[in-house]
Amino acid sequence: MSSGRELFARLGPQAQMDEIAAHAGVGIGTVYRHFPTKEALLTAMVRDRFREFAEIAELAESIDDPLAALETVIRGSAEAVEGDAGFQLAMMGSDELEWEGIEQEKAALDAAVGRIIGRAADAGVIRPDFTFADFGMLMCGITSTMYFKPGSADWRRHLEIVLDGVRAPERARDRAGDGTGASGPGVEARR
Amino acid sequence: MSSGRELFARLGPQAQMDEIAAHAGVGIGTVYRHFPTKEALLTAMVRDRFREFAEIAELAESIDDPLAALETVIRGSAEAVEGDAGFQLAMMGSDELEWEGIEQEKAALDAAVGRIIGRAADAGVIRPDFTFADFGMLMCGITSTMYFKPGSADWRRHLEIVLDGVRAPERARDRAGDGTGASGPGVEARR
DNA sequence: CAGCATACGGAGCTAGGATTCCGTTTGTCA
DNA sequence: TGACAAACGGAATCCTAGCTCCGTATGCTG
Repeated sequence: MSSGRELFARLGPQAQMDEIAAHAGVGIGTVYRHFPTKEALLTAMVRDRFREFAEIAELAESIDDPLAALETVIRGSAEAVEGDAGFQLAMMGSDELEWEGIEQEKAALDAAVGRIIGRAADAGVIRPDFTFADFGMLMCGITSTMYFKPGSADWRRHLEIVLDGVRAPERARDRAGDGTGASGPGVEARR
Repeated sequence: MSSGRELFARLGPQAQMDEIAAHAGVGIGTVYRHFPTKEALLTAMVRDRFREFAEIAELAESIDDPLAALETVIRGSAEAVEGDAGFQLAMMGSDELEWEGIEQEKAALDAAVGRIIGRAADAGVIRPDFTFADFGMLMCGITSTMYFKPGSADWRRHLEIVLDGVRAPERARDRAGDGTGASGPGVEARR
């Protein structure tokens, strides 16, 4: 199971049941005794990941600076999906794919992220029209870079460019810099 | 063929050969007489689209203002893929998927876009570290919003947020505005 | 109109991958 | 140790979707 996770991370949903079983050192029958169907197996894996995700968001909430908190969820979430192709897909399609029984995990995540965005908006450190839906949309985009352009493009650049578009104009930074956004959560206004 | 395009646009590569044939009002055999394999059929469709794409880019080159030119390719490209799920996928994965015999079309596109980016960079109207690879990356992201969040998110917002991150800081605009970036190619500096 | 060539249609073949089923192994309790 | 139960393994089955093949329809030529 936890061994299957590695395969799932590498190949995504196209990992085959035989491979997963072999990789875990068990027979196919055994896999099916634990999970009635392939989808159930994938769902279980995705649910665990979503839980980690919610934890990241809740942790970020404890950061005082509103902008730093938001940047931390975004960066943290991105880092969390890096290298897990299966979860990347789940993340991108998380809207339509009604993964049975993930509602709870997802709700916790959504709530935490929502609060963080609200705080940043109130503080005026991000573009005032930024919404929760935007968050999902941008995460989807960054994740797509990881998934579709694994070698040829650097998702961290994508992330920093997007963050530049999210911050309120006066806060924009990371311009003309190293481009990888190595800057920490410092928040002194630019200019 | 052109009828199959409609199905391909709606369903992407998962459109089935029988459906495509039926939709075109012919037998499967006939489809296979025109295209030796499913992949060949998809490739032919994608190639046509790529050609349109290159035209968009070449047209954008004729715009004098360097920033407006860049924005036009990006917006134009995005609009061109809207509603074509098949091409959206091709666009996102265009790096690894070595679609046989698209090299030429793709090269023309790449060249035009490269020139536009170079011009914008020289003029100092975009973040100085912006590269051609970034373009592909960001387009991939915007396209992923169309593909994965068809109803729930507005890719035009994604586009505008990203553009805000691409422009040089002094040029940033579209903040606190309507958010849909209805602004035309006007380029007067903000503040 | 007969004969030949070209294009068509779609039943059937085949391969890949999820799922099932049953004989075997391992573990537990008296 | 013997009997029963629980967990296992993996060959066999089923299903789906791409592709092949051959009998038929259409059209052209003399």
